[in-house]
Amino acid sequence: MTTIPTAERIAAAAVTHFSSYGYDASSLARIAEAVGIRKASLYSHFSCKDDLFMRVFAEALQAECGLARDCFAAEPLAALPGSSYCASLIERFEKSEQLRFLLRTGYMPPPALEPQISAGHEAYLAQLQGDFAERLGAWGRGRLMPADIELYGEVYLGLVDSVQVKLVYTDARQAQSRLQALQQVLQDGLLQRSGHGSAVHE
Amino acid sequence: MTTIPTAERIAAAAVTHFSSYGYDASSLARIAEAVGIRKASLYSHFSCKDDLFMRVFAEALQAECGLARDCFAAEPLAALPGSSYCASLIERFEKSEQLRFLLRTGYMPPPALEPQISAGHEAYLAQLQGDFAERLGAWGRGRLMPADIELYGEVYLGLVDSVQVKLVYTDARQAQSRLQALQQVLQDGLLQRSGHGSAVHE
Amino acid sequence: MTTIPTAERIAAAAVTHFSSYGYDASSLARIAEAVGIRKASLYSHFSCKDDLFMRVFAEALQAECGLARDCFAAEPLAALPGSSYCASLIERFEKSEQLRFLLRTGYMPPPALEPQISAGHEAYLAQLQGDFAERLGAWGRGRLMPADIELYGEVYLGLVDSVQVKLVYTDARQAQSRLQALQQVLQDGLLQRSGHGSAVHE
Amino acid sequence: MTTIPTAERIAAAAVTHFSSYGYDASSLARIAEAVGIRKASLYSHFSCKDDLFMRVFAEALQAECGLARDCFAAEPLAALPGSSYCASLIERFEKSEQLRFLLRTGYMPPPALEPQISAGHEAYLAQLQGDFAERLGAWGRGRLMPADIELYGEVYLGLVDSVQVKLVYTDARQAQSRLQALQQVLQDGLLQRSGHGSAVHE
DNA sequence: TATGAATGAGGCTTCATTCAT
DNA sequence: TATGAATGAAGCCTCATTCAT
Repeated sequence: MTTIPTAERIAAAAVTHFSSYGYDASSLARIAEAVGIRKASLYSHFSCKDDLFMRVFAEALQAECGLARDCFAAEPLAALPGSSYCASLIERFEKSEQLRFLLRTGYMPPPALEPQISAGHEAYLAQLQGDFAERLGAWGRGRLMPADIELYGEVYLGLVDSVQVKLVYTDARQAQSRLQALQQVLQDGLLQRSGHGSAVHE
Repeated sequence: MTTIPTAERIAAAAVTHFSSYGYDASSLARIAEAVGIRKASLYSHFSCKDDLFMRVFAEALQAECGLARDCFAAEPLAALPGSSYCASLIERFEKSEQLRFLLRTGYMPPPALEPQISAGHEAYLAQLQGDFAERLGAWGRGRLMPADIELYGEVYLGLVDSVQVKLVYTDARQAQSRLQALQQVLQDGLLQRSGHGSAVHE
Repeated sequence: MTTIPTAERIAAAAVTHFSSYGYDASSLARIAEAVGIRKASLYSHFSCKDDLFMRVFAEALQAECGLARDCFAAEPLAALPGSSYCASLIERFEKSEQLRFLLRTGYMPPPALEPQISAGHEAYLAQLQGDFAERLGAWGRGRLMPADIELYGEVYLGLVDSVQVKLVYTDARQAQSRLQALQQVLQDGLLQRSGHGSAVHE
Repeated sequence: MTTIPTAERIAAAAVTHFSSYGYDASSLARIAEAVGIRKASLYSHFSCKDDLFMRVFAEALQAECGLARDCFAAEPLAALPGSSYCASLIERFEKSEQLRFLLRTGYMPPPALEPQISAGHEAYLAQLQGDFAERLGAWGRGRLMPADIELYGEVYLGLVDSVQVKLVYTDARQAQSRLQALQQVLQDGLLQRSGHGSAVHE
C-alpha cells in the first residue's frame, strides 16, 4: 500500500487542467481543489505557476520521447518506418492526459515560457527525425540516396504534425484516416525511390 | 478623407491581441487602450468578450475562405493543384495579423466557443478539399480514379495542416521547406497514378 | 386608434421593474429595452432615474389615494368602516402593477428620495385615517366617544398595514384570512363600545 | 484580551450596510473598508455577496427567534399574551442593528435569495404563532375555545407585522402608540370572549 | 423626440502570491 | 509539509449620464 506523493498528484491534476483549459485559463485554485489540498500548499512543492507548468511539460516531453524511441526500436525492419509511432500516437491520445497536454499546450504557450517550450519541442522533433532516418536507411537497404532520406525525414515530420493536428482538432478516427492517406503516399514514394517495382505492396 | 469606424478599429486591435496572447491572456482593457478608447466604450460595439472574439474569428475565416477560393480559381491548370494556396499561406503569414490569428486561435479556443469555432474550421477545410478535388480532376485529365482523388484530397489537407503548424510553431522558412518536401512526394504520387512517365514534370 | 405616449409607456415599464426588483436593481437600460427604445431616449422624457422614480411613485400614490377615497365614499353606512377599501386592496393587488409597486417600494426607498417618499406615504395614511374616522362617526351614530374614534383610527391603520404586509410577503389568500381575523376583532370592539348588544350584526 | 474574528467583524459591517442601504446598494468594497481590510480579503471568509447576505440573515433570524422564545417564556401568566415580545421589539429596534436588518431586508430581498428568505421568515412567524397560542391557552384558563385561539393567533401576527412596519417606516414612538391601540382592542376582545365581566382589567 | 457613441465610476469576483503559524 | 488569511492587480461587465446629431 503506497501513497502517491503530493507533488505527483499535483502534477497529475495540473496536466489535466492545462490540457483542458490551457495555461491562462487554468487556475492554481482549481488544481489544488482537484488534488484535495489548499491553494497555498501548492507552494510547498512548486515555486510558482510557471514552475509547475514547466515541470509537467518537461515530464510529458520526456515521457513522449521515451515512448517514441521505444516505438522505433521495436519496429520490424520491414514495416513502413515510423508507422509504429504514429499508430501509438493515435492509440494513446484518448487515454493519455499527458499526451493531450503535450500536443495541446505546444500551441500557444505562455509567452514567457515560449523559449523553453520551443526548445523542448525541437529536441523532440529532432529525435523523431533521427530515429526515422535511421530506420529508413535500414528499410531501404542502401538503395536510398542521402537526399531521399532527408526529403522523407521532412515528410515524416509533416505527417506526424498532421496527425497530431487532426487528433487535437477532431478525433482519433479522423486522425486515423488521415494517417492512412499520408502513409499510402509516403510508401508509394519510398517504394518508387528505392527501386522497387510498382507491383510491390506493403 | 475617410475615418475608420471604431468598431473596425476595435476588431483590428482584437485580432492583434488574440493572435499574440490568445483568448484568455488578452484583456479588453488593453484592447481598448490600443484603440485609444475607454474600456466601457467597447460595449457600444460588442456585447461581450466572446462576441468580439467570434466576430473577428468569423471575419478572419471568411477572409481566408475568400482568399483560398481566389487562389484555386487563379491557379494554372498545369500547376500542382493547391500549390498556389500553400504559397499564399506562407507568403501572407508574416504580413497578415488576421491569418496568424486564425491559425493560432484555431487551437485551444475558449471552451465555451469551441463548437462554433470548430464548425467554422470544418467548413473551411471542406471548402479546401472541394476546391482541391476539382482542380485535381482537371489536372489529371480523367486519368485519376475517384478513389485517388479522395485519397489525395486527404493528403492535401494534411499538407496544409502541416504547413500551418510549421508556420505557427516556427517560421516561414521552415514552413517553406516542409511544403517543398511534401509537395515533392505529393507530385510524385500523382504523376505515378495518373499514368505519366517518371520524366513528366509539373 | 390612439397611440400611447412614450412617456406613459416608460412609466409603465418603470413601475413593472421597480416593483419587481426595487430601485437599485432596476436599470434604465432594461426599462428602455422593455419599452422598445434606446437608453438615451429616456432622457427626452425624464431628467434622471430619480425623476422617473418619483413620477411613477407620485402617480401611483395619487391613484391609490383616489381609489381609497372612492372606496370610502361608496361604502354603505352600515358596513364595517374601511372594509371596502381593504377588500379593494386584496382584490387589486394581483392585478395592479401600480399597487404592487407602491407597497413594495414604500419599504426601503433609495435614501436620497426617502423624505419625499415618506411624506407621500404619510399623506396617504392621514387620508385613510381621516376617511375612516368620518365613516366611523357615521357608523356609530354619535355613540362613540372621540377617544374611541382616535383609538380605532390607529387600529384601522394597523389593520391596513398588516394586510399590505401579508400581500407583499405572501399572497392574497393569506392576506384575506388575516383581514377577516382583524376585522372580526375590530368589529367586536366597536360593537361593544358603541353600546350595541352582542346580537347586532354588521 | 480577545480579538474579534475577522469573519464576525465582516458580518457585523454587513448587517449595518444591508440594513441601511439594502442588498443592492450595499457594496462589498465599502463593507471591507468598514472592517478595515481589502476587498479581496472578504473572500477568505465568504464565497460571494449572496453567501454573506444569507449568513447574516440566518444569524439575525436565529437570534430573533431565540429572543422571541425567551420573551414568551419569561412572560407572567397574567400578562396580555405576546405583549412582552412586542415591547421587546420596540425597545430593541433602535439599538439592534441586527433587528433593523431583519425587518428591513425581509421586504424586497434579492430575487435570487427570495425562497430561502421567505422560508426563514415563515418559520419565524410560525414560532411566534405557536408561542402565542400556548400562552393564550394558559391565560384563558380553559375558557377560550380553539377557534378563538386560532383567531387571536392570526390577530397577534397582524399586530406584530403592524408594529414592525411602523418601526421600519417611522419610529419607535409611533410604533408604541400603534401597539397600544392594537393591544387595547386585542385585550378587549379576549376579555369578552373569555367570559370576564367588563370590569376586569389587565 | 430619438439615438449612437462615449465615458467615469463602480460593481463583483478571481488571480497568483506571500507570510506567519 | 500544510494552511488560513491577506492582498494588489486585474479580470469582465453594468451603471447612469452626457452630447452631438
